[in-house]
Amino acid sequence: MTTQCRYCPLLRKDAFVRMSKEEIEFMQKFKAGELTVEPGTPILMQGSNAPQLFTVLSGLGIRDKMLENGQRQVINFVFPGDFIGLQAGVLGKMGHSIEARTHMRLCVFNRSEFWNFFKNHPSRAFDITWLAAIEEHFLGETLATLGQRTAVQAVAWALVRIYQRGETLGMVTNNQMELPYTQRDMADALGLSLVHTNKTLAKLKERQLASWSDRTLRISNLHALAEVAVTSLTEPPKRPLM
Amino acid sequence: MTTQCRYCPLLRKDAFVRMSKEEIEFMQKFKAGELTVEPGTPILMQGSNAPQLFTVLSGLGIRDKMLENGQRQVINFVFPGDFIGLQAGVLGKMGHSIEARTHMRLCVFNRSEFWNFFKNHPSRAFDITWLAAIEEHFLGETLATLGQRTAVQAVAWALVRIYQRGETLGMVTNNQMELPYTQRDMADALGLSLVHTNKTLAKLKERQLASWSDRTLRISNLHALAEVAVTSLTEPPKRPLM
DNA sequence: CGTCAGATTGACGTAAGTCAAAGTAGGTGG
DNA sequence: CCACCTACTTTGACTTACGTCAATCTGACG
Repeated sequence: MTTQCRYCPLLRKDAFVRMSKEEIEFMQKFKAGELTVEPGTPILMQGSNAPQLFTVLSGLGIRDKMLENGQRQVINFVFPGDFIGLQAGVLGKMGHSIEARTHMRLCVFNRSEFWNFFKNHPSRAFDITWLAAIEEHFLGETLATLGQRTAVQAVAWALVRIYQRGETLGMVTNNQMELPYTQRDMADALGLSLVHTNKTLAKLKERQLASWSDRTLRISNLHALAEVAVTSLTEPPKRPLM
Repeated sequence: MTTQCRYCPLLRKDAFVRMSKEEIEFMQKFKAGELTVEPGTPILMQGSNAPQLFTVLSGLGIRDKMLENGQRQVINFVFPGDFIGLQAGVLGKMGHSIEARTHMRLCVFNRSEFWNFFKNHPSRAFDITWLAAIEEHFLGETLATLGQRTAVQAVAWALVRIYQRGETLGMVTNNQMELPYTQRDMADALGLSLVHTNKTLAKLKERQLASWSDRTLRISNLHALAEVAVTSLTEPPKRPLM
């Protein structure tokens, strides 16, 4: 029923650090099962103390946070290979929610066994910290985007990062990839209004930099787009896979 | 010369989880020394691969990031007990810089021994992850601030968080604490212009919510300020101390 | 065919940015 | 001890990027 870790489709993706046979077997011991969810399903809820941690096997989701006045901030977009639930796993409480945007398959780990990672396999523990550091790094960049980039720069930046992420996961064919989010999601991610986000996307399309419609993102000149985004195009570093 | 860990002044602060004797002794083994710096000194540089990690023993600093066009984003303010350099320690590269704003004393750990944390003391490894998760949580809140809060709300939010942090560290006396940052720092932290930040602070003072001048922050009605900030006043959870 | 979620467009409003000048205070050298 | 920096804060006048409102359009779906 459940895929054996050694056959995990993610193992072969560029995005990830290779895993040793021994590591794969170790992970297998912790795999409690698989979870399959449909678009729109909440996976983890802000404020909850989830008993489980997940690695996204396939599909896309979104991580967001509600303010007390109902405003919504999208923290980031969740892609295959993302390890989710760490906050609840460590702090006992999620600071945000995670919801599926497409059909998703998740690898399930029990939090009760989380401690064993640290106890029995220090290098895997290190990898968890590694993931946390990557996340922190990315959030820092996002902060700089919301704080310092103009709308055009911000949208360009987001598209570049998403596209790069897609590339390392083999989701890009012919300069295009599926991107099943709404403009509202993007607006809430960048702290822009829906209308302005729409107009900004139109501008990028007009300038022949990127087009995003019908759930598909098309980027012909990544370099030029990155220029607009005030970013340099460095290859995203490989990340550990849990 | 160098303080023994068991006499570390931070051990007794409310902010932190109590450490066992055994843990303290373990940390002592890794303490490579102390670093003392004057205001304005850069401690870690964006893009660098620092050979050391630090725990802030005393003093305040700032964590910021430069865009390629020279814009500056302040990621957060660094307080005693903060563990800095994790990004370089794990990713081999800092995504931001850290600079002293007052005289600071730092506890120094060598990165070469970092791995031993994980290997020899899993619960300390877990604590590092814990810290990373707290950081991630906080950055998520900051994102929501930049993306969703108005200027008044954002400034109020920042002051509340700073004040709370100060409280757990015993830096608050008589509803006031020293806050040696500039309005430019605050502006860059919140993605606002210097002028607008200034005017926003004036508004909060006028409304009798908070005043910040002569390097000192005075808050008479924290509750009301939190109201304005659209946050609830929950006690910040205790954090591990490295 | 009606409904609904999402995308698009135009007119208009405003929070926040920019510019520019002046005020304040600590620090330094003559 | 004064004159002069320099860094920071404060204020007012003006500009603009982005938000809000409201209508229309599109396509999927039952």
